[in-house]
Amino acid sequence: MHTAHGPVETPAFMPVGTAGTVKAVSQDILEELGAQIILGNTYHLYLRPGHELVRKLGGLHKFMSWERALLTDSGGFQVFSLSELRKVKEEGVSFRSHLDGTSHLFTPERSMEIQIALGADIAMTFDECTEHPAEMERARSSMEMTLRWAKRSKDYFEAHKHEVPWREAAGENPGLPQAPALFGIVQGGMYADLRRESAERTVELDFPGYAIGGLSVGESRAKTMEMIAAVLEMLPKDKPRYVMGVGYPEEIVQYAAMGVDMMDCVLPTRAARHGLLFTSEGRINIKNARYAQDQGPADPRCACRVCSRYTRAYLRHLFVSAEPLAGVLNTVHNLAYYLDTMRSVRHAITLGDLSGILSGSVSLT
RNA sequence: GCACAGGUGACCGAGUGGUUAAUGGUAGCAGACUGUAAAUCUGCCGCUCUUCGGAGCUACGGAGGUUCGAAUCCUCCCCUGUGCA
Repeated sequence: MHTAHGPVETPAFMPVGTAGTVKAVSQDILEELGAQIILGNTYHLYLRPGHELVRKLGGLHKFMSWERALLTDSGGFQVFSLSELRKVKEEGVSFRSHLDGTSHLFTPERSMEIQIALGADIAMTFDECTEHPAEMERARSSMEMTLRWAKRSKDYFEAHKHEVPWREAAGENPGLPQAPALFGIVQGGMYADLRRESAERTVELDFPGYAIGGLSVGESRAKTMEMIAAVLEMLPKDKPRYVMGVGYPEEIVQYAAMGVDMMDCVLPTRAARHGLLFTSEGRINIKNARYAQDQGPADPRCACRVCSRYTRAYLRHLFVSAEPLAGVLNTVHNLAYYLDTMRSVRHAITLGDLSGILSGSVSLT
């Protein structure tokens, strides 16, 4: 995938950097880990520091000193996660800020305006992430509204996408995209029929990439898989297919094998700050007493800067002592694990054989 | 030696006659986390059993006592802090 800010090899795992930072890691380390694209969030950056300020300072890339690709989520997920603070109407969603309680109206147009001001390489349509469980009728009407919002998102985006702050810089590289891309989002709750209809009608709107949203919201893994499978075949194979908000390492490998090109998830970063490390030997909770004297690395098969330097005993000590470095080191390792995993998957794909990785017989790192 | 103030579960610290293994914290042990309101949240946390509903012990410095009933009231003793000799 080519963006104005460099290539993104797929299938890709995208670390989540909600508020203009992948929590606990600096940009230079993200580069070292091989992250080629990270997320930013419309809702959060709009509230603080404000998209106009970011635009004024040259856009999010420049503001946060990140020269690689950026994808911004539209705020659609916050419609779901901040459900107590919002009211959904046809026009859009009125939010009460979780920071200071002030009221704000988010519409598809507003979301596009913000994402363009931030300077995303890939923007997302403003959708409604349907809650789970949801009755069929509820899921249908939610899905229908997401479709109407997708159309409105696209209309506004097409008219304004060249206002992106990095436009001039892009002009110097005519081989690269001169404007950001807008991806559509498939919804439909846990109903395969609705999902398929959503996919079909979203594709009719013609986006350069498609996401599958509203998953991993409490349903079983089998159901998640079923929904992805139901939709994937209907999305054009020559365009990126993005499953939003997943998942555990085993899950992202499986989805990639199914044909998913992009995934993002807060799990590696959040879990890291909570002491959960993903390793080739499974998950370990570094705060457990049994690691108090463990002189081995977090993951013996990992070559990241954390595993090659620090012991589990030390990582445990940092975590138990609530030292800020604990969150940093744990996050670096978890991201290394995720990104290495995806690198292995890409390698396996070029070899034409994913069986080893899927069966677990081949090291993910 | 005298005068005050105190001694509560690993620690800090509520409780001043009865809804009681005893409020809260901390520490400890474990669990959860999936387009980030998350360095957050949840459970356990005296001992021994348990058919997981519960049962039995032991507990508020020590020893007695009052009372149907005491961490809570009384007596003596021990210890700690502060002040004065």
